[in-house]
Amino acid sequence: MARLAAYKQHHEQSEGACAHAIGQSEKAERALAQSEAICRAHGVRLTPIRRKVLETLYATRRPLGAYDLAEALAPDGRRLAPVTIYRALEFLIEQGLAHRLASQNAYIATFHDDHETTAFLICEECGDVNEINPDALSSTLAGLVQAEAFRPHARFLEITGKCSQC
Amino acid sequence: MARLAAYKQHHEQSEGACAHAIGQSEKAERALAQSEAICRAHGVRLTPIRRKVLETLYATRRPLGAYDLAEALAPDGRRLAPVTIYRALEFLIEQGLAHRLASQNAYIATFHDDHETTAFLICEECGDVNEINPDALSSTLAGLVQAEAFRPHARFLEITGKCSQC
DNA sequence: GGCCGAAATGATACTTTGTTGCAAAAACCC
DNA sequence: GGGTTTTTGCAACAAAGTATCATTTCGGCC
Repeated sequence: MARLAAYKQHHEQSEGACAHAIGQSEKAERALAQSEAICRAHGVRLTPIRRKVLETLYATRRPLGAYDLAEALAPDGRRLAPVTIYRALEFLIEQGLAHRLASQNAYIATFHDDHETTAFLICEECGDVNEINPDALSSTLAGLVQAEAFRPHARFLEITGKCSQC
Repeated sequence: MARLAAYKQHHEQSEGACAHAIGQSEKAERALAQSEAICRAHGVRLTPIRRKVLETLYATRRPLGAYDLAEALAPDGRRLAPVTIYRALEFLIEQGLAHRLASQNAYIATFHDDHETTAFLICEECGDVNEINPDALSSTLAGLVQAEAFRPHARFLEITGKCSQC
């Protein structure tokens, strides 16, 4: 897909001199440590494969397709089978550590600010994704969902548009 | 996919005695007439294929995959090529007559209440989709989007959960 | 009516994304 | 250490979506 190619291109361009990458890597490390804690608390195992997938997602800070992940995890030798990636992703999503961006057919690690509702602002130009947890959105959703007698399960909203940079 | 099989099964079950189908068909016809008006206004053509796809979506009142549509449009003879369906869907989406439910890899006709923000409440059990246009959501989104300096393009929210029936 | 360019459809092959089923290996429990 | 559960490997497959080019249809124009 052109989308993924664009992601990579952008990623390579910004690799050397990405201003906000500084400070983001610490953030990713904190989130990773927190992820481990969550797994311990849930009594589940963050195995090497799962951890590596999660690390890659945090390091990229950008939605990655399952096949992109497979490639990223095998820079040298042979790559993991798709099903292995999908199983790792399934696990991460179950534990709330990652999320599938359906509109992009891609996956992204979540920063677990423990709010009820999370929205992803997806820039259509640069592909950047911003995770926000506005309380206003939580209450609005809660209200309208009550009005419709609907019990929401996944409270993730994907909003595509143009980010402040573009 | 199991999802599509489930859709069909549910559809067949409720075909005979679907309570809310009465009244819904008129609604669909109104929406169809309105769609024609929109196309005329836009100076674009609602060709037979496009119209049939739209009709099927309205009649089903449920997200349909592109391949489901291909099958539905060829009960007798040979079915349309995938690309034909996708082109029709692309057209309908461009004109705002249909929407792609990314989380379902499926497509659904929209009832054009001309609000800014549309949310789809997707029941994970029965597959029913309810389209709502709450003003509260519009303003909430507008606010937070302003706070993030983000210009949203597509204002469609997909919320999965459990509907009042299930 | 007949012609021409643009829009729409057909046909074919292909890519990307995700799944199924079963076997091997590793981790956990006692 | 033995048995069970969980995780990973492997191979084939299914589903969703796209690219390319040829053919037909539509709309305007003379």
